[in-house]
Order: sequence, then C-alpha cells, then structure tokens
Amino acid sequence: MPKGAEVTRFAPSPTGFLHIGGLFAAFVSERAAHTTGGVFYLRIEDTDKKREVENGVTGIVKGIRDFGIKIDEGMISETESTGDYAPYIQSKRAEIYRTYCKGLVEKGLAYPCFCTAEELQAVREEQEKNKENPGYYGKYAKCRNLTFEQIEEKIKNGEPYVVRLKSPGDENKRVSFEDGIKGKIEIPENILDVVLLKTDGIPTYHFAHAVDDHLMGTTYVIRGDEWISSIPIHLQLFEVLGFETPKYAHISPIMKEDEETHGKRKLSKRKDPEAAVSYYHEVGYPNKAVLEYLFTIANSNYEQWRLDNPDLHMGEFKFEFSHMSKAGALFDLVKLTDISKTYISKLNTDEVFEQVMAWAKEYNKDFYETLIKDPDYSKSIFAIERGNEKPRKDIAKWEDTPEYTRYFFERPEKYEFPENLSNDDMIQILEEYKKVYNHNDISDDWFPKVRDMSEALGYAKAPKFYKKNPEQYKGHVGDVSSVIRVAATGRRNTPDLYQILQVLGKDEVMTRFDLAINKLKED
RNA sequence: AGCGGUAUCGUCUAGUGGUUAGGACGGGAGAUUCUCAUUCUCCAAACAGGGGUUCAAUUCCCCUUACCGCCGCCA
Repeated sequence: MPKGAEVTRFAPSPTGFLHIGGLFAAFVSERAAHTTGGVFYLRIEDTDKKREVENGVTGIVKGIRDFGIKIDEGMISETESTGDYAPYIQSKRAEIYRTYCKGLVEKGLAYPCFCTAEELQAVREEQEKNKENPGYYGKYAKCRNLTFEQIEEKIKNGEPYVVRLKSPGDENKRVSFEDGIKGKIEIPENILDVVLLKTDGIPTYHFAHAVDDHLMGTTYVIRGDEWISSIPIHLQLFEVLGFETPKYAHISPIMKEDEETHGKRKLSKRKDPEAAVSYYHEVGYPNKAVLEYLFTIANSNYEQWRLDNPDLHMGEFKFEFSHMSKAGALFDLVKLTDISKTYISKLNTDEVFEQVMAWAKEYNKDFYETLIKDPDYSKSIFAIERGNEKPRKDIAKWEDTPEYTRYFFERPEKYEFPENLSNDDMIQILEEYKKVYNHNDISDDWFPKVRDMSEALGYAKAPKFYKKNPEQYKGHVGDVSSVIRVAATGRRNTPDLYQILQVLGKDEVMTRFDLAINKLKED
C-alpha cells in the first residue's frame, strides 16, 4: 500500500437494516480509504444476538454495493468473505477474544465478576441516591478483589460471570486525542471496570473494537460521534492490550427536525421512513443522486466543485476530513430532490429507460408491463426534450414516472379544457386543426401552422398582440394550442406538444381529437 | 446532575481581528415561452445572548443559553 494509505472499515450489526447514517459512515470511510490508496473492509458486529435478523448481512452488503461503494475486503455475502483477516464476523471470532481476555486476566488486568443484574441495579440506585457517578468502579467494584479461592469456588458452583477490565484509570487525570473531524478532545480517564466478555463469552463492542481493529490493521476508525464518550475506554483498552491506537474520526449524525418539539433529532428508524436506505430505492431516487447529496453534506466544498465540474465523476473529487462539518446536518429531502432532478435531467434516454425499468420491475409491476410491451414507444416518451441544451428537470424519482407518462398509455378520461372558451369555439379549433394537421411536419413548421390557423379563426398570432388589443380577438395562440394539448393529453401542462403528438402517432392523435370533439359536443 | 460535543440566512454551509458577511437549496418578483418544466435577472433572508482582550470582535478568551451525544452483560 502507498504511504499514507488508510485502512478503514464499516462495522454494522446484521440487522438487515441499513440506516442512511450508516450508509453515510460507510461512504465516508470508503472515500477515506480509496482517496489514499488504502483498503475499505466490511466487518459484521453481531455480538448482540437480540439485534440479529435472518439474512441481515445480505441486506447490508447489497445496500452498500447498490450505491457503488466498493468493499475491498471482509464480508461480501451472508456467509462469504474475502481478505486476509477472516473471519470478519465477530461471532466467529470468539476464540480470539477469549485468548486476549485470558491474557489480560493472567496479567491481572482483568477479572471475573459474578455480580447479578439485580445487584448491579441496586448499586446503580445507591449511586443515584448519593449523587455519585454510576458504574462499576472503586468501592462498588465488589468482585475486583475476590481471592483466587473465591473465584475458583464460584466457578465450580457454576455461577455465571463476566470478565471485567481492571481499569488502571485515575479519575483526576485526563486523556486527550486528536479527532479527525472534531479536533482535539480532552476527557477524564476511564475508571470503569467495563465488561469485556459477557456471560455467554461474547465480547462487548469495546473489547471487540480493540481486538479486531488491531488485528485487522485498521488505521482510521470512522464511526458515529456517539462513541466519543467511550474513547477513554477504548484508549485504555489499547493500552492494556499493548496495541497501537488507530486514528479516530467521529461523524455527526444526520438529523431531522422533530415536528413536535422543533428540535433536532436523529433520523429514527421507527418514525422516519427516509431513515432507511431502502426507502430511496423504493421511491426511486437514483443511487448516484443520493450519493451526490450525501457528498454535499460530507464535504462542504463539494457543491462548488460540482458546479465547476458538472461532468466529472464524483470519485474524482478529493475527499478530506478537514471539510467535514462538526455539527450534525438536518436531512434535506428538498435538496435531494433538486440534486436528483438535475442528475436525471442529464441522463440519456437509454439510461433513463434502464433505470426506470429496474425500478418498476421491483416496485411497480403494472407500469413495468406497460413499458415493456413496446420498449421503443416507451423510450420515445422519455426522449422528449431530453438531450436539449437545457433539459427539463421534472422527474425527481422514478416513482414520479407512471403519472408523468400516463397519457401516453391511456386516452384521457377527463379534459382540463380552458374556461375562457366556449365548447363551440373549441370544437371549431379542433375541427379546423384536424384539417391542417400534417404528421410529417417538422418541428419548425409545426408551430407556425398553429399560429396561422389561430389567426384565421380570429385568435391573436402571439400573446403580445392579444395583450395590446384584447377586444380584437377571441383569444390568442396560447388558447388554441391549449385546446389541442388538452384534446391530446387531457392536461393543460405538458412538455413539448409537437414531440408528444409525434410520439402518439398520427392515428392516435386523430382518434383523440375526435374523442375530444365528441366529449365537447356532449357537454 | 456529571462528562463531552456543537452554535453564521428557513436548510446545507463559505469566510475573516477591519468584508456591502459569499454560495447552494428553498421562498418572492420579473424576463423568456403556445402551457408546464427549463434558462436568465433581481429581491428578501444570518454571525444565539452577555461579559472581557483589542484602536477594532462574527472571528480570540470566559460565562450563560439552546441543541445533540454518553453514562448498559446495546452497538
């Protein structure tokens, strides 16, 4: 590996649920590794059996991969991994932790503790009453000074126990470390005899973190900032284990404004659908757009870079911790929408079609069937005004497309005809237009024809003429084309009408005009 | 309670011991346009409060406040 290369990792629990904040952390870690020529790996922290979900690894691997985040080593599926430091799943590493733990006990740096949950609870209550700091330490650490004989006997009696660190900390001393994002942080030393190995022999996060990140060669630990408070524990663990400490960078969580309190709060798995990465997939925000958005909150100079380099791949942007925000950003769906619209507007027709199909296949089967029936026709819809110098920005997510394209697949049931014209006027316009309509007209000839016809029927050729002398006209060309537009699509607002008529095809256009005329006659 | 962290337009942020405090999203107005969407122009919009230090503080220091974390055999 090149000099300065960082080894980073993403280490989630196998809940199958990928939080947007988790994706963010994974993304930042991946950038940190790959912009330095290093390695990014995936480790699964399944030390809490209660959290586990069947096939939970798959969901996470897929979630990350879908976003184009490359995992170099570690878990690559539910059971498989690649890389030199396997196993990458903590439940399979029990022996390793036990060995290190045993070493600590032998050196007198850790000890078994037989306290029950009830006893610990009682201690906590007492501490609370005395307004002391809670925790297992000092005089409250009852098992700290058990004799060898006492321990032996309890074990022989089959009493369950955990292994605790015999913390060498001094509450009057402080430790300091340099955080990659937050800068220098100083905190009192850890004095808690934290649990290393739980009753079931599985390590706690703290212990597993120290052992694994050491063994797996992590150089830069990137994780949520809720871990900052645990830093003294971790530093102490590295010290007693005789390991070199990695660098740390603590990321602020992605927040959301709470409707009730108006305060900030973390995006919540339970309350906020947009907390789940799968949400973006479901509604069809392109992965690249989501990543692009994440990048704007990861590095504050990214937006300017994007403005300066609209066509470069985002991988070319140089990610740096120094440009990361110290505070937690509020998640802004509106901004995501804007980024997504811009992104989609730049895709070519085939790309759009491909992505729409991929989305529809999974989340809107009917629409998928509709599109697949005649792929060329479907593509021609998405081709409308695409590739222009100033492309339209009206699709934010694939979920928008069924409604956006509906009138191409269904004849109008309702017509939003303009109110300022009488039915007879509109019938006249349509009848007349049927006569002059030539499906083979090119785009440049098409609109002048509508203008000429408007004039012949007593409408102003252009809105400005009408505005000058409204009493001279029945309306203007806008009213006329409106009638044609509504007759063809049912809607008042659509993209370029010429292109729409071209896509619909001559026969269909004529049929729709007739249907509209009949409808107007009925009313 | 204690221990940490954070604080610039509504949002994401840039920035500096002396600036008309900059940009992006969103909002408003106008222009372009057959509608809509684009595009373009313009506008409104911020240094949490109080003390210091200094000729000068949004910037440095302290306090307060607010918000966020953490205090588990969860991670």
